[in-house]
Amino acid sequence: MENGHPPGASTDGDEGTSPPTVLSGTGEIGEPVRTAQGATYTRTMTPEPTPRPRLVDVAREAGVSVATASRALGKGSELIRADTRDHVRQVARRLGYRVNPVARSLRLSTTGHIGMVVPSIGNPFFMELVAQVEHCLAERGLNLLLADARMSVAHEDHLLRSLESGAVDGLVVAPCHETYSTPALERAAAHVPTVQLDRGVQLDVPMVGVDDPHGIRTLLDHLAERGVERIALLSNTGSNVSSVTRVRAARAVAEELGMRLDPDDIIECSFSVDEAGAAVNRVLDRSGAVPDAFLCLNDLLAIGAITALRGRGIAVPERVQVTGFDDIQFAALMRPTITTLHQPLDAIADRGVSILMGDDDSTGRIHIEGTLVERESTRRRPGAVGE
Amino acid sequence: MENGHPPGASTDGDEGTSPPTVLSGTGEIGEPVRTAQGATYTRTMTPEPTPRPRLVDVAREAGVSVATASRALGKGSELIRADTRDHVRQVARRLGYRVNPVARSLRLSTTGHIGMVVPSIGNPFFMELVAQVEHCLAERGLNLLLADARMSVAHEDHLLRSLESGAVDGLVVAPCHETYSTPALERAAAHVPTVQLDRGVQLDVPMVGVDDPHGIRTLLDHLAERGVERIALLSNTGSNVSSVTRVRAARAVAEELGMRLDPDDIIECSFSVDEAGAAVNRVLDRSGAVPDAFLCLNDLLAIGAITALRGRGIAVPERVQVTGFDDIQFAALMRPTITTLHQPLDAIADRGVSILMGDDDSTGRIHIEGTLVERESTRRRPGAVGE
DNA sequence: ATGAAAGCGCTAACAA
DNA sequence: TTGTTAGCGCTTTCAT
Repeated sequence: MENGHPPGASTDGDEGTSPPTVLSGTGEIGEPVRTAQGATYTRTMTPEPTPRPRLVDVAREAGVSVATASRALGKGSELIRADTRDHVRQVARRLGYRVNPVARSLRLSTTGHIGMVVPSIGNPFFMELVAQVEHCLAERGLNLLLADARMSVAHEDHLLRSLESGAVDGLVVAPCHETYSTPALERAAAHVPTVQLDRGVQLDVPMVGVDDPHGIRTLLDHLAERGVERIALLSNTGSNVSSVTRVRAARAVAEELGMRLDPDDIIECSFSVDEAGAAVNRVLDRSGAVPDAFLCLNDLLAIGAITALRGRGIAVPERVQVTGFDDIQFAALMRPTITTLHQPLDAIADRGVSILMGDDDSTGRIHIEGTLVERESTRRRPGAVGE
Repeated sequence: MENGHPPGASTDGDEGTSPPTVLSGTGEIGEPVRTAQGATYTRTMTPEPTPRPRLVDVAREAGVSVATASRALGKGSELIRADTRDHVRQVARRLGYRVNPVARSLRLSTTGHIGMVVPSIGNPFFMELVAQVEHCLAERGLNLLLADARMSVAHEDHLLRSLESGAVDGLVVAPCHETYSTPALERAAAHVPTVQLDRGVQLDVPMVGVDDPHGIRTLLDHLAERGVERIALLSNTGSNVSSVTRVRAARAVAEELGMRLDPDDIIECSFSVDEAGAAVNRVLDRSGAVPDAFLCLNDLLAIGAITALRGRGIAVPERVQVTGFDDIQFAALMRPTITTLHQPLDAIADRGVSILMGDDDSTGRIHIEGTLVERESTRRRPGAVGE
């Protein structure tokens, strides 16, 4: 990938000594000529035939020292005369000067980049989380360095390793795995400020996520109001803390509400919609009695469940009700639209970033309550046939 | 695993000569002690109580020069004795040395970061495009710096300006607007290698996208086979080249196939699903005669159309057929599933990145053919009630 | 208020 | 094969 062109071939490479060299040195004989940066990509685009002006160029052109130039352009402009500052800025603009962020980073040991690692970018939920984080960062003038762990703890480890060594000022991570992600996360957090989002491993690294028990309770209350007496639970494999917490909460709350939830009716399947469908079919094939509702631990699962149910001619919500969790975009687009627990991703992202940047010195695990979004998958339609 | 522990406590850090200052200088009196970097974020996490070892520390510890150390750890390991190299690497590992990417970037004037700017991260289509690009970059060991233009040309300009000045080695852009995005893109491309993805402004900047006319033709052929004689076209506002191209192609092909496409039946609406529904209703309210099919220029529009149609009791596909474009994840999850033109985003991303990195010296506009994905929204079901 | 100079940590050209 | 050294471009003491 490096380059691919003979050295001195291009227009700007006039080597050596005397005359031109627009923005180079003082003009002294033998002074080395700067090469345009970005030369690496010459084949593609040949950008910047003229080397970019550096601070020293601005300084010389403005007749001041680099120190003064720096002060004029930076923000520490308290100890500089106003007219000097304006003059320098003028010159800088005329020359098209732009500070080199890498040099700046090296000097300041701060990059302005925040790394984010998610289990799977392809998952709509994480996509939405990424979008929220990007917004929070943008508001603070920070950049998002996004990486996809592709559901692999090994790859996640690799990514964290590469990010933790100075490329970013902070790290936002939704760990792949409840336990296996721990070592990598611990190492990363030892190198750079880190916050966990959505889910967290058991580690002394701050984590911000939805309040799972509250969410489950909210959903089950809703279902209870709808007359549900027996439920099945659709969970996902790839054990992450959230699932476990939600399952536990569901068990407890169901019992409390006097709802039946048989151990056999708690089923795990992978994130995929198809698998969810298969899992539903298994439940239905097994027990002659169909549960009144499927409590799905995320919206994708709910979509799979609904599809499978309808595929077998079981009406949703008339015969069986279904709830999701997360409130991804598509939950409102499916037919029937899906009743689900809305995760306040904006608040979660904002809180996480605040902690990361030290604006919020909360510590430990923070759980933000979601809100019920009541939609068709649990609403009896006016003239429904239903039970 | 690495550190996170008080200085001299661990097993490996036993310094050479005298007592303290684990990784500092040679031990000379008065030599300044390095401060841990990342001090800025102390409030949050206090990472790295021990300053990270630098190359010079490894060199000293290994008893070689920094040059040798650099050669041992870098890839230019041809001119170094194998055992020297191994020794240095050993020492580096023991010290927990990691190269400082920022210093490296400054020296090499290469960051290993590629910037990507999309009109809206929230849009599922762009999310999927981002995912593909991330994969391509990861394969090449590059990082993705992702930014959301939020449908604003001004913000896009701002983002590009910040990225183009040295933060990235290359830029992948899906421009917000067919014409208004031009100046910013031109400026950016003058600074750093740039490629346009999915859509492109009229500029001499490479662009890779789907073959729109081919896609439209494919869809209309399919519809024609299904007996469609009259269509309506649902386009999106926010004029980008793709839409215009697709509309033009639709007109031409419809005529060629003898399909009726009234000017009044070409409607624009914003990306939102709801608006698409409203637009459909407008068409239906106006003309007594309902078109045989709605050709939607993207899947989100198709979702809106289907929802609106069903809301009015018009059966899809029995009474009216609907096609989408893009094949976003959800096109396969809706009921009915949506017949659409699959965009080969993997190929598009790969080609774009290849061009960016100079592995592919194609230039100008590249159009990759999509493929028809036939699903329920145009498929007559076995025992359908019929037209 | 301004300037001179010391690095931030690394790589590569040049010497040895 | 290895070491010495000159920067990459910037910010920031420390003098003036």
